[in-house]
Amino acid sequence: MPAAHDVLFRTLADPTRRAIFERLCRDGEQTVGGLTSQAGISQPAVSKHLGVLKQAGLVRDRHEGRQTHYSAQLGALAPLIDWTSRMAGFWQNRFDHLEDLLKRMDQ
Amino acid sequence: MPAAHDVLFRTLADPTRRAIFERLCRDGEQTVGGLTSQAGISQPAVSKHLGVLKQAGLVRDRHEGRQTHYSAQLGALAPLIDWTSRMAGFWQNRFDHLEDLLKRMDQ
DNA sequence: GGAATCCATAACCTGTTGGCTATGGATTAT
DNA sequence: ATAATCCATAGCCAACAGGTTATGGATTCC
Repeated sequence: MPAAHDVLFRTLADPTRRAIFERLCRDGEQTVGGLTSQAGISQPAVSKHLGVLKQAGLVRDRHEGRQTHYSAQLGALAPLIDWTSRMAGFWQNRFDHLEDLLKRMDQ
Repeated sequence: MPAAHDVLFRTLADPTRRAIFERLCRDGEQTVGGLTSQAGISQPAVSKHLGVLKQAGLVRDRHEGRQTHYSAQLGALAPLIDWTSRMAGFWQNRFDHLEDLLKRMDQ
């Protein structure tokens, strides 16, 4: 299984799909029809994107009669934040080691 | 021109490319040959990935004789952090509005 | 000078992906 | 009951992306 941040990066790489997720974050729960009306693509395309987003854990769906309501799951972004922090951490580590080296050279 | 975070997401979506960037973050400056030896793909493929990373501003190159040294530019991740914060902000906003609504209903 | 090394670019191939239309199941409206 | 609406799935296609080999320019080594 791929790492969690891998799935997130791949899922959010597509602009259309990211736009759908952004809309759910901004405006809250939406039906498929509501999302389709502003997405500029066909309803099946929107459904497919929603499927990918759901698979990544970025959205949740709730069935109500014949419509399906989707909402953003913001917590799913955590692995992305972790990854970024980890990269920054590596940076910091290398900086610390450099400082140590300089300090030892200074003696 | 696409937004900065768009380029970052697309660039970091590929696992191989992200692995190269991670290595540069972890181990600091590396030559193309050094990166190739651990990447599991051909040298031209590595060069192409480095080109994409450079275009995205994620790496910097420094020529020295016949070798090219690449290093991570961690600051380039800022738009990604901003985007994440913005999503969290939307979430918070909607929560605040809900609180307002409940407060008004309470009167 | 000639050979070898390092890297970038070009040309090509293949798998993946994001879009479409068509269709059908489930629900609601008439 | 029939028609209409909402959505998901299937099947198809064109574009793109990531890999390869081939090649050549620049530099260093002998």
